[in-house]
Amino acid sequence: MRLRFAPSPTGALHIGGARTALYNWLLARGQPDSSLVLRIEDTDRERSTPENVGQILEALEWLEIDWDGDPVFQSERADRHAEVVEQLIAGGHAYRSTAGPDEVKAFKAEHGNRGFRGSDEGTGAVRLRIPDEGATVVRDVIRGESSFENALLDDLVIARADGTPVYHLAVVVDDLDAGITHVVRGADHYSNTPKQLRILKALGAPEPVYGHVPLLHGPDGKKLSKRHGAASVQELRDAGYLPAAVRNYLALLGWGYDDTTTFFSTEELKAKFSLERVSRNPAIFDEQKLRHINGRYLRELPLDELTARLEALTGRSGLRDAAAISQEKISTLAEFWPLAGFFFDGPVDDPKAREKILGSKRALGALREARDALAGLDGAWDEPSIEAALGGVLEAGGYKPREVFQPVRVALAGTTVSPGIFETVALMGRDETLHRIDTAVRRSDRPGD
RNA sequence: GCCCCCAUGGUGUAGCGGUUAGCACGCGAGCCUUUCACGCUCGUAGGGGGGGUUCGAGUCCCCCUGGGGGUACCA
Repeated sequence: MRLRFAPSPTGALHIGGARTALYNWLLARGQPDSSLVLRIEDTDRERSTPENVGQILEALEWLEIDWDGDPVFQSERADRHAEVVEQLIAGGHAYRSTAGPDEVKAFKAEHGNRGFRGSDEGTGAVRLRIPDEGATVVRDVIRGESSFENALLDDLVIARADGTPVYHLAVVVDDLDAGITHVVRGADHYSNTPKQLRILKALGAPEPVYGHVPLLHGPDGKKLSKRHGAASVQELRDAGYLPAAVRNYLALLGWGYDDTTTFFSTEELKAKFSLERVSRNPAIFDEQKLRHINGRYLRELPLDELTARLEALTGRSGLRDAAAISQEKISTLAEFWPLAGFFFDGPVDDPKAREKILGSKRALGALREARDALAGLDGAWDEPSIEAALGGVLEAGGYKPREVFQPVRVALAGTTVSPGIFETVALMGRDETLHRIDTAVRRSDRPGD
């Protein structure tokens, strides 16, 4: 099978578009003799800047979705499109007409509910002749069959008066020339399929197998857009999601393999994904579930890779050790810095945490005792020793664990949330730990400082 | 307006005429735990409405309702 996907270059790769790209990719990569073509729908002059095209390609690469050969730009195929239009006119399948929206409206007013039929004026836009009898039936792997009465279809404009081809003509010709056998695309194209089928018939060409993937909606049930938060894969990337997790989640959005499996390796996805099992109803993008899946992937990531990704995202280096003790506490890469940034940038300024945790004499006392116990640790500055030292404070002072650990945490991190306390102390090192505790004690002794 | 599609808990889904309607996210409770998480246990919540067909319907048919898409010399 030969597949294609065709994002429009608006700069941001919409999640819905990413999902259809993924489905095409899984289908193509899951079969030995398949190939995948990337076509860029770049005839919209305003949106298809080189920057936008570049961003779309980057987004696909980030998702690790690859294609075969170079991207095909629709705009580069103008000559071929024009040639086909001429061929259709010569064959009597199309004609030139100056009729515009007003004429079409007038025609419908006069003839009742039926498709527009024009007459050959030898000039103007090119319209495809649609028969009055019969129906055009769309066969779709996902949604089954449905038929559209020809009499209801308008004579379709396939090229503008200036000779430029219209989308429907362009896709059909491009797919035909590329030998595309399976067209998997968004369901927003479903009602347009009969038009494209008419062009195919006029050309005497075989129809591809269609699969229209349901659209994605935001939490309010409306079309997914920027106001729903992350709506593009670029935003997902910046929010710290992992490509493999995004792929896993997207595959599951509108598709299910069985009654229990949630996590699929990419290999499993390639082997198990099938169009027949794609759902017919529109799905709502749920970022919480993506987070959950992402957390699982994050925790299973090799430390080196986690570190590399964190360093790429934050632009910092030397994150490996902090990454190691944070890995099981974060569910997106973006959560790392709020959790562990204090190692590098000093304690966070959180007056509330300071007041709540260090605001009492007892807490300060515990903190001092912890400091002394840690200071007395000569040589052995590792987790077991630290745990033993702090445990001693607990016992000697009759403290509950949190009465000691939380003050230490706030002194080091500035907040009540951090990686494990022993790991944190161990990683911070003796000098820095004692220094931060001293600073915190001094500061809390003189409130308002 | 017209055409087409869709309809299982809040969300994503499984089911394919006979099930205590399964799984996952979320949410709630508990356990674990040095905070937060993770993990574990239990729980919460579901086939839009009305007609058929059938011994039996979430599953098949029809109508309604709701939602979505299309209806451009946009893509």
